[in-house]
Amino acid sequence: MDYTIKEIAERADVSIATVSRALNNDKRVKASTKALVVSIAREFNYRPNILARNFVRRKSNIIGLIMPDIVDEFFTEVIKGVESVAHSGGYFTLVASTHSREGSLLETLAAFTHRRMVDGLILLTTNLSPAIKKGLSESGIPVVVIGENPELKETDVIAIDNYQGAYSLVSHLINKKGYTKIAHIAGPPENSDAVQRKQGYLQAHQDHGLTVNPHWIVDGAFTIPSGEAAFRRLMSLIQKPEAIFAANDMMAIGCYEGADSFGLSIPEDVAVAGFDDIFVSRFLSPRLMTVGVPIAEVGKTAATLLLDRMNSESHIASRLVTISTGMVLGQSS
Amino acid sequence: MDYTIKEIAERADVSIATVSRALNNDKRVKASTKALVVSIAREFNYRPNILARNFVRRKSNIIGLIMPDIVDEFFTEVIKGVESVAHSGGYFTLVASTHSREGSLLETLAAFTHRRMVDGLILLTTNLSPAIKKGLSESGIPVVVIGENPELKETDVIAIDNYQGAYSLVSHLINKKGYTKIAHIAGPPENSDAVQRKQGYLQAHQDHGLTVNPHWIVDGAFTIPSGEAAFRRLMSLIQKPEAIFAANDMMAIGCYEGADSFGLSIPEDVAVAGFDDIFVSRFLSPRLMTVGVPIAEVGKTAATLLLDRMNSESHIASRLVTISTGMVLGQSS
DNA sequence: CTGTTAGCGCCTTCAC
DNA sequence: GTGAAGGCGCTAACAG
Repeated sequence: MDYTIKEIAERADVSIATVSRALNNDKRVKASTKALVVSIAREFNYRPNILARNFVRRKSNIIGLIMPDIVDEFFTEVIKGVESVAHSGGYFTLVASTHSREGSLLETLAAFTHRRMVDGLILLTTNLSPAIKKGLSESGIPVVVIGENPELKETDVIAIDNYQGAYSLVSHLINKKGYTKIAHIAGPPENSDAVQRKQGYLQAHQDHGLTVNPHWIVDGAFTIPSGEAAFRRLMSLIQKPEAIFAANDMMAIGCYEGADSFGLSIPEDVAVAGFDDIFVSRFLSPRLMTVGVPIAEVGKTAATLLLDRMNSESHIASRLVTISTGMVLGQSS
Repeated sequence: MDYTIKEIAERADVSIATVSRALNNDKRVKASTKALVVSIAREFNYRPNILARNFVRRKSNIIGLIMPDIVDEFFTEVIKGVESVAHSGGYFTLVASTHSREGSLLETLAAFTHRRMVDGLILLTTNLSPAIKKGLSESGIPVVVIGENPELKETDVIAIDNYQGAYSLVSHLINKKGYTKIAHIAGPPENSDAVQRKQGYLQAHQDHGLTVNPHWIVDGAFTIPSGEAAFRRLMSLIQKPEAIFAANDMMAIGCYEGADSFGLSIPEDVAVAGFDDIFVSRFLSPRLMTVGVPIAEVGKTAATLLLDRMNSESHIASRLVTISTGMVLGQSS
């Protein structure tokens, strides 16, 4: 049997308002009546009807986490980070994948934000359309974006320092390893992470007085097969690169597979480096040189900023937190 | 501005009841009035207040997914599978980790099930206490358990065929590879997956007329370090095993690390096999021999059964779906 | 400090 | 087919 506030009130011989107040720690109730109400509630194993409470309070105690897809480690780690912070803040986490469909994102966004089905939102994306930005700014609920900066008011952004990571890695390849012919397998052009990594690659060359052969830049899709295809393209060029910097580890793995089928050895025949430092990287042989991203921290930071924003009375201006990356040495370069 | 059903009613010059009916596809409304209401709702960009609807309908359109932790691939894949099925069924997925705490599980369970904060529940666990079973059976909401069989009425179970997988793998090691001294690094004794895998290992020996040296069975914790520690133990025995069957791939990786530090090579000095076929397994060198588990299918199946149960008018008896496993050959044995 | 009262927005009987 | 009215359980003024 599920008891309601009314039954507790009858039993305690007080009004339902008093019960509500006692159970919500309203300071105005006398200590003794509060104790009475609480003890009866416990005796009855009373639990407030969350749905009713959400309705009248116009809030749900739920954080929405929208991501384009749930595929690799990156997403798990983010979910994990968000969930742990949300959980300790008394919130639940509603996870939604848009299955990489723009329309789906808009729908989900609308469903989540309308009438506060969620109290706050974390959006993981690197491809914000104007329609989505509009939806976000009109939603009226606290939002934190991981990835691209939407440049919206009162919206926090967690950015991964892609540029710096790529710049450092490529500089290392040039300075320490002495490579001058470094190819790049870029990510999808519409992905801002990918764009920034490419810029780091280009700038490092420029700062070291090297020119990049345009044929050495090939687009990939952040997947293993696309990495392998890019590898094949690069190694079929008349002027082959000495090293390949893949914009993520998955594509670097594709290079390993390509090298394997070509009978080439890494790094003797061609050096390979990646980005992300996903779990498998350390088990590749040779160990992949890559750029480490503290992913769980990304999720935690996002959730922390969001909770802060949700719990704040006053309006908070947009904040930008850059998560710094670190080079991970390996024998693949 | 957020419109309510009342405003739509005024504008359409009908009652709010008619609006409600029209918007919920009640057959009784005349086609023309329904069309009118729908067009006005669209014009007003009306969206029902989900919180109010949830409250009055006593349901939330949310599926709860409770897992002990969100750590590796296994959990991501399950989330992914569940989310995709839930999404296409019009449900949202609320993910909660209990951070491996029994108390936390009970709390989460209570919060989720009470007054239908979630309409259905998927519980991923291999360690069901009586209190939790009681909570599940009393909850009154549709439940699907992944892992251990709680043997409750009207509760579906998704079981991974651990026993068969382990049995096949160990039989292969004995028959095809000719090993007779096979050690086992078991999982936590309270974990039913672990127990079943161990039974498969033992039974395979018995069926082939081999006796197992008790020292060759060591407990682990399903983690890399515990695998490495177990490896060290095993390889310090006077009578060393020829092969090691680890109850999961993470512990098998621990064996690789141990072998590395001992300067032993796999499989020449000692063969290694695992269970799960996680993503990294194929990148270990030599490629790990293991047992593949179609994890995303586990999540999808769980969600499918749950939706089926939630959408069914009549009561459905408990169902047990066994997800079969398959041996994955590798050069590590 | 506590009780009374009025909703919150929607769904759903019960009449017509 | 449609309308009127009641209520879901809780919170939040407004009185006292």
